[in-house]
Amino acid sequence: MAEETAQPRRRRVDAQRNVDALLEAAKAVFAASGVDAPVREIADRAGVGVGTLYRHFPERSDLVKAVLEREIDACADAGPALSAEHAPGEALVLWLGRYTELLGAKRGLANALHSGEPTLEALRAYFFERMSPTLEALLDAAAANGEVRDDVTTRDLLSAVAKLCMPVPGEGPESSRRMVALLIEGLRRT
Amino acid sequence: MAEETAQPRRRRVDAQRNVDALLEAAKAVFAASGVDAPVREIADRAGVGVGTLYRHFPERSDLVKAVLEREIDACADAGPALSAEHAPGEALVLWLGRYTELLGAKRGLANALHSGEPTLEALRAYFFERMSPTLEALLDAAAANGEVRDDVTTRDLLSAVAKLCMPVPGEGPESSRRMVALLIEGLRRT
DNA sequence: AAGCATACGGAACATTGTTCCGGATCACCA
DNA sequence: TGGTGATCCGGAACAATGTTCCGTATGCTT
Repeated sequence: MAEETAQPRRRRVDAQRNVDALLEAAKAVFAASGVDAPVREIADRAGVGVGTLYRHFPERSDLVKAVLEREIDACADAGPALSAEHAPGEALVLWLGRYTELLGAKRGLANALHSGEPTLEALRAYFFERMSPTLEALLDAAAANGEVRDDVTTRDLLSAVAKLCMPVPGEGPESSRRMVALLIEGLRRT
Repeated sequence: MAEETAQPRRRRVDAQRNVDALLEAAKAVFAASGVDAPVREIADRAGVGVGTLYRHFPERSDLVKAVLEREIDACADAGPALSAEHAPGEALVLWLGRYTELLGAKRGLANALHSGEPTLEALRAYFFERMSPTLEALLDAAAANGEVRDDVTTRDLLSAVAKLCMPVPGEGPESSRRMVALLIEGLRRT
């Protein structure tokens, strides 16, 4: 039981090598040119043909998703730890800071969430599916503790902060941070 | 001095007719399909060829700009009136409501402001250039009156509300309104 | 009515996402 | 080890869309 004992053959090593190269290339290209970068550019950088890219990632969005999934998971999973080590209100604010940071650092993420393209719907769904339980717990705890209003929904808050973190030419991440801080002020119990 | 007395001849009447048809078609198409709608669709609806469209609007963004300019102006110009008839803090909140409404109603506007496309840079610039003085006056007055914090910049606030109004599949304008309301709570003097 | 600048239409080009398939490559079995 | 078939690869080709170009048509002025 050392390896997976599924019935189909093992994935060919060259295929795995290509998948890795593609992920690395995509990560670099997305960071440099945003998630709207041409598929061909990624394929070229990885040294494979576009056919190969599409074999492993049937849609562009699958590639975007694969690149960002790990970071999304890490952020979502950071909630419980913060919750265990801080007071409810503080944990909430700290996590929102972490969340803001994620969206600010991954230039593509905020854009991908708001791009109207239907092909990125899957990423959007994954993102909210993953983040919702985390924020829900933090928000409920803080509200129960009387530190924040109890009439704000998890979804609204996740969405609001994500929107405030959208990169716009001429604005830096500091701007996002200030706006998120303002929103958090509004969240505090009146 | 009844007409413009510029030196070049008057614009041909058929040309003017086409410009009008294009603007009307674009308005309808943008409302129905968003600002990303294909240029050809607009040309077809207006009953002209794409060449004609490009003759009058050298870039897609020029068409977008032309369609939205009037509404932007109306919103920006609404500030002074509100300021004259209400207390500073109230005028500010009322105008932000108007601003939110504009962004919510014109489905394309919020998207256009945040689309990374460089060709829409001109629209973005016009938008902020037009809105800034209005909000600046309202914000200064309210801050001077002690009703809101004085450490929030005009640009941050304009930008924040515009972002919160970005349409996302699965969310309606009510969501935007709730998030803007939360932000305004944060704006109030603590 | 003639002459000409202006304007028109749509074919054609460039870019980009996606599909397809003939041929190369690898994993398993004997 | 060598054969064989499934897996995988590359890139040409297709579709959608922004933009350019130019031969032709049309309205304005004289």
